[in-house]
Amino acid sequence: MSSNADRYDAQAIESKWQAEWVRRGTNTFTEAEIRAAEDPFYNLMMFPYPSAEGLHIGNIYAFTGADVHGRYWRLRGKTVFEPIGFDAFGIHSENYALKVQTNPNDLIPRNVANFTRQLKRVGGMFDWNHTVDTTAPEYYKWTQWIFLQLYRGGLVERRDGAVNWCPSCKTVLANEQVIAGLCERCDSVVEQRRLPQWYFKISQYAGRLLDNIETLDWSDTTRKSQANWIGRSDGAEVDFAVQGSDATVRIFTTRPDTLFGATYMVLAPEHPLVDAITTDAKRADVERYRDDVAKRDVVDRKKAEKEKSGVFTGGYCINPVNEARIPVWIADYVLMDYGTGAIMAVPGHDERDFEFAQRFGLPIVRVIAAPGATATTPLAEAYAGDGTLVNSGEFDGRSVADGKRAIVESLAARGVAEAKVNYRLHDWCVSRQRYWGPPIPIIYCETHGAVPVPESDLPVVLPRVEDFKPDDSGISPLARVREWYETTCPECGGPARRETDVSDTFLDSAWYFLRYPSSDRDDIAFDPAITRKWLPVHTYIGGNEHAVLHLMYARFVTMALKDLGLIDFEEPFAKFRAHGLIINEGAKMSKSRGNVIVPDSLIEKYGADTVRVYLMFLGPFEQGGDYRDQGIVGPHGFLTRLWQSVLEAQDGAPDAIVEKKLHQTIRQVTQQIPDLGYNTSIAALMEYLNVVRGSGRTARRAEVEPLVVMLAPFAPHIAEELYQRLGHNGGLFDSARWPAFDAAKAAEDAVEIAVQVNGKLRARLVVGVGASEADVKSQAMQLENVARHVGGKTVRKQIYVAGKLLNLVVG
RNA sequence: GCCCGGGUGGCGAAACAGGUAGACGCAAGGGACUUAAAAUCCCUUAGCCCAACGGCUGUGUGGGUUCGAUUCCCACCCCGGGCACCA
Repeated sequence: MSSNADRYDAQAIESKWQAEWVRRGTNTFTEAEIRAAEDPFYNLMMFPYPSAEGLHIGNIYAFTGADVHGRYWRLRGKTVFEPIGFDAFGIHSENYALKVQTNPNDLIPRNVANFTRQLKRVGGMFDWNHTVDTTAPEYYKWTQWIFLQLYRGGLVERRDGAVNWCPSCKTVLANEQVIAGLCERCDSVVEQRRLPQWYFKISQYAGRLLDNIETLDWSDTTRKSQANWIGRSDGAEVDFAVQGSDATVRIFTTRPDTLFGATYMVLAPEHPLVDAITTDAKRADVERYRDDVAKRDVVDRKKAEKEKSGVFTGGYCINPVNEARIPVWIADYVLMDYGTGAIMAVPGHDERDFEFAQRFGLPIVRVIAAPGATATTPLAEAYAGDGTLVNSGEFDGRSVADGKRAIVESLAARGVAEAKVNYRLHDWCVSRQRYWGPPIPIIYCETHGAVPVPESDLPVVLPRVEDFKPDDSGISPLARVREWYETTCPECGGPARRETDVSDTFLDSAWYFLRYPSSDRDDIAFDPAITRKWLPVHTYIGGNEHAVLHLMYARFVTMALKDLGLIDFEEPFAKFRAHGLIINEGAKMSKSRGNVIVPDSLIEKYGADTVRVYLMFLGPFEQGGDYRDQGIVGPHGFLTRLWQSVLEAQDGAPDAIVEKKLHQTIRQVTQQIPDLGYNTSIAALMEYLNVVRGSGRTARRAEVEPLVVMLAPFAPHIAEELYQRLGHNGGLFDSARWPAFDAAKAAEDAVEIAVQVNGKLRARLVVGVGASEADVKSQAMQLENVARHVGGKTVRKQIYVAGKLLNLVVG
């Protein structure tokens, strides 16, 4: 009978060990320890945006999964650095601040404090000595410094551009933040405006960002998303002479093999040559069409389903392959910001061109014949597949691939074409006409133009502004703070004005992993020796929603810093894994549905350890899981039974069967945890405890102690407590070793053989491990059920898989 | 339309490398303990047929390869996510 004091009291144990870890400095490093660390392992997780609602179950799921990983490697002997911080700048925070009419300077620290409390309560192995808050001047000083480094490297440019403008957020959005024409934050229809903006020239790195993907230990999904986003297409640029003029129109195509099928051309309505090509007779039509398009918003324009529209310019170009005269149209299905803003239209082999040609009665010519088709087989729809060139003069009979090469070669020899690779990746617009971000460190001087703020003047502190509401002037709220933006030119001392835009939040998070280990230093962004020791990050765990943007930007900044000689690696995250999503009773969680799980009350009821184990047990970590209220009692019961078994455990040799199971469990768990196989690891630990407790026997210490250690990554508090009660005073995470696996002890001496007749299971047979095939067969034939199904017929064939199965094929 | 995930008991899920489908957990049913309940412990639990031995069916659908397919191949359906007139 257990006394009251011996009941599993999660709350008491958890607060005891959280305090104890702080007292012992278990989870935190000093700067000296960071520098001296042996076998370092940088375990990174995506830092949260500290919302007013506090941590949600999805955050806890993600952090716990990453924490399990870190704790495991620590027990395996690595020095694990596991930092956490706050991504607290940005539109998200600012919009919320506007909504509740509180200054973000007051709001964010409260949220950060609340998050910190919750994060501590969950029992993460976080190094609170090395945290970052992107809104702290000590941090964004270095964000501004990064901007200046890229500027110095020629990777930053201010230019006028058509930018995506969100009328609701009242700011410019990067292309990546526009989802199907809508603002990713507020779903408003995005408009286009022309404004001067700061750009990072990420597109210069497109090829490298793409090529490096192969070298990364990232999940396929994430790698594919990155590759798709970069969007490489191999093709050619070809010059078409404008009839009756010296001008040429340069087009981009991925199908130079279909040049003979080009029956017209299309320019984007904004294309600079439109005016020159348009004839007087058509000028009015063209003007009208361009006005129409300009009025239409981007959503409309980018909608694929929309019926094609366009207008004939009256002008013609000459197809360089056959001197054919083809009409030039303008249409909004051709976009100015991709390729050259002009295409040759091959309706026979491009779906969009086909649709357009049908609508406007333009000729459709077949130049590719699929097997079974000939040059004269009519086209009922565009044929984009493989085949042989036809109606293509001297190139007839070539394959698509061969034709591409040959035609480009032949045109290149005449100087009217060149092979060309295009990427969809656009330059990164980092300007935001908002308040809540790091001011871009640039000063405008009447004589010197845009001048970077000298590094010694950093940070450019974001002033506290009470009226931080953006308006639709397209100018940042900081432009209303005269005493802030009025300054002097760093070059000449003359009157000057600060840049009043702030930078994109994604810049804050594009380098934070460099800051963590060096956050003791206030004189440098990242210490070279520390950075060499700890980076690249060993494992990075985070959400799939950042598979494209955040990861791409972080890779770009890292690559750029390497090229600037500031670091010596160019990929920041050696291994990245995305966790899945938690849903609730089969439904997505959302405030509007009212089914958001509140972690605080769960932790209060069952303790953090139970919540951690349950979350990790729900399903495969990379796939997410379905949270069900009822389910949590399972893991809670498991911890309670473990508690009991350990407390009543006796000395003495472990039972042989239990010991065998123990080593099998060690093998499985040791293998699976690094691959994030948490649900099956926990199942294995449960199974092992069931064996230990089998038929009501009392556990031996030697049986349960390794279990306690293996459970520690999942349930660190109860594990510490039990480890102490088993007689160790050094602290589990400070002194315990991961249990060693002994193959000899895990080996089975008998195996169960499945006996099949004609592939159907008819019996199971237990034999010694070394049993021979003949032995197994003769024993099997004696089994009544087997004999009956063989039924005296001859065994035509037998398949024997040692230790697994015997299949007798009878005829 | 394209690119990823995924589809297995009442539910969440397991199944290494083509070899005994359903581990582990929840729920449900039965039992023990209890005055009773809670808690705890034990047993049963894919469906159908059978008194039992045992048999048949079964991993989204339809084909195929194989002695043997949740696993490999082909075609398709459904769910979730991402991209989407990118030439």
